Amino acid sequence: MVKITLPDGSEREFTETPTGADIALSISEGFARSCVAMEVGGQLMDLSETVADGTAVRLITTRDSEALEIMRHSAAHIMAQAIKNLYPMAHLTIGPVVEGGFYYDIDMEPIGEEAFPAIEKEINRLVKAKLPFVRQVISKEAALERFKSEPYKLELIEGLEGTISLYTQGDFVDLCRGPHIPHTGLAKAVKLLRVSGAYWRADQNNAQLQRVYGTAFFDKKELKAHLHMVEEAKKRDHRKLGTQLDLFSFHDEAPGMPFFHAKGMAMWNALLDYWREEHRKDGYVETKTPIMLNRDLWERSGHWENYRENMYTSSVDEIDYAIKPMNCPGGMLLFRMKSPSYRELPYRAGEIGLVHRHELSGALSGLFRVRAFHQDDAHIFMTPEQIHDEILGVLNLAARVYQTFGLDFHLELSTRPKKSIGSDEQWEKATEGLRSALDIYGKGYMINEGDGAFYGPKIDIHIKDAIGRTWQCGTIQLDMSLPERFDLTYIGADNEKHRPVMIHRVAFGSVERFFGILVEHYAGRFPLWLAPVQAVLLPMNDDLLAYTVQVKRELEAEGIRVDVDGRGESLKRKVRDAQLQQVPVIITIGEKEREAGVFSVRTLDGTVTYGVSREDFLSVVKTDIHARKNESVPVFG
RNA sequence: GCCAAUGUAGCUCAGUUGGCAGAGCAGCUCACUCGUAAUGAGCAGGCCAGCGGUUCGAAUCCGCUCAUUGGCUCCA
Repeated sequence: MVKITLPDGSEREFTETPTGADIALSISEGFARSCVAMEVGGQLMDLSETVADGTAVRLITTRDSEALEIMRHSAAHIMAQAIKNLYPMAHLTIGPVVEGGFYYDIDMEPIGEEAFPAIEKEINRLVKAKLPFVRQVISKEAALERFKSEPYKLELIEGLEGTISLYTQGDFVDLCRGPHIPHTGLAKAVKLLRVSGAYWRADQNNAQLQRVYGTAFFDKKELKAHLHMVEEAKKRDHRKLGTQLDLFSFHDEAPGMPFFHAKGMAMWNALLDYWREEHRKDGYVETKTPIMLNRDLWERSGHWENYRENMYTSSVDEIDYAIKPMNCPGGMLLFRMKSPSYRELPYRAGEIGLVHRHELSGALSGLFRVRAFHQDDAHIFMTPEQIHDEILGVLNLAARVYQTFGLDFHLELSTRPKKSIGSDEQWEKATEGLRSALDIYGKGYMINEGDGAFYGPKIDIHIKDAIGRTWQCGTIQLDMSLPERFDLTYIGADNEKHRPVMIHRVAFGSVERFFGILVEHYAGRFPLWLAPVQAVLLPMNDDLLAYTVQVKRELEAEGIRVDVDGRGESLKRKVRDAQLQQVPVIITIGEKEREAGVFSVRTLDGTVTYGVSREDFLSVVKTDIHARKNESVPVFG
């Protein structure tokens, strides 16, 4: 009898050594159909491999996160087979999985996208044929013989040690580590995306190859949804909307450093007003530290040694300075002045700090990757006993903030990396503090073993936007290094000095980046409280202009952001322009409205409510704004 | 930083083989004063990213630089 353990702890018995496929079949036929591979001892393997007695096996189905990558790799092979069939002179090089799909670099005549339909047709034929992927392990010598007509494969084989694994589907063989899906039929929805040039081994002295990009899903619906998402993302691109809505811009004079326009700043301030309100509620104070500090400080914090290539430095009066890439060292100086009583802890100090980091030029991208940005930072100093409650407090605060924007989120815990400082006991205690807070919080979390900072474990918060993309924004990092380096202390109940525990945390992360995420999340149609212009007033004719300007002042006195469109254009035209600018409330002022002292209000869904009284209008608008309702269409009348 | 592509009016984009710099929208002026997604006419707007080269002549060809985009790399 051969015994196999499954992840839920259950055991299965077999009369002979089973393959992964046998194990899957022993559960159910339907389950077996959705299996793509298995994990044994942390290693991904083909279902066709046999599993020894007493082994723990995790079967990977199309629902598991690893499945998509495995299948896409198989899809790359299928595409290569299709291209080989259509272009027999093509020589294959490498075909890895990348985010959102895969590519294969092929030495062949240059092709354009017009060649895609034929290739896709051939791919679909191969998929329908449900060709099994057959793994074979041979010696290096045999491999060299086998691939003698494929020069790039020979070069790859030369660089490999030991035995070589091959995968065959139909009459097509490719060198590959694996694993692969059981048969081509599982790659149901394959689509080629684009083709570009690439050099063999990224060296322009080498041959120019065709890099054909594609993506693949387990079913056509998912592929369609993905293509729709990509299309939708393009429309929402914050760089485009930032220009269209006059929110921000970039200039050659300061690459990677955004300029915020008046409208962008209106949103920025609304965002930070909200941030301050939430932090005050949770007992934070706000501080501000200089952006330029001298070399002594950065040497003490360790940044001079470890982070210098990312720092902007300067020398003034023969003293070296650096512009801060992080707010923490300045914050340390403030806390060090105090050495407070344990009764004053936890001490929560927030700082919207402007930091500069010299990111590589090729990494810059709109507001998402910049060189100057604000962190919605806070440093919390506490006794070790307070870790649990403080982490929980931060999680609750962050959840509240994301909820306001209708953003769902998930949590990830990163533990001690190989290269780290501090004792085993410190790490144990710190990690346990985070873990227990996460357990109580109860949302569930992933663990990234060894992915923590060298100075402490951390919790990352990933949000999910309106079209399903995820972004890492919030982070809670425990720091066991800086309190030591800055010799921070507090006075305990025993009247002795003790070392406080410290965390860095952010909710937005980079305010600039979060701003960009919000632009894309809302596609420029912001909720009323956030909208740069909350209401626009449209006078019917020039005689009403003076009255309209007076109304604007009155509404502004109520704290509403209002514009007047006093151009000599038709009403149709002004309505259209206001809609395109996504102004949530469009108020038309004609003779009737002036006489009755009322508004005709149009919202972005196209509905018009006539004769809204001033009181009703203010009540609806102010209620929405103060509640920070996550809704861009207020309801009148 | 590396590889590739791109850079023309405020915005979106044409510009042929090297031969006078173009359109739509926005802007300004005039007329119209309009009831919920584009009123009409006219005018103005440019060191064709920058620097250098080839040429009788360069937006166009070549080189360098800068910026942007995509990919890679990086993320103490």
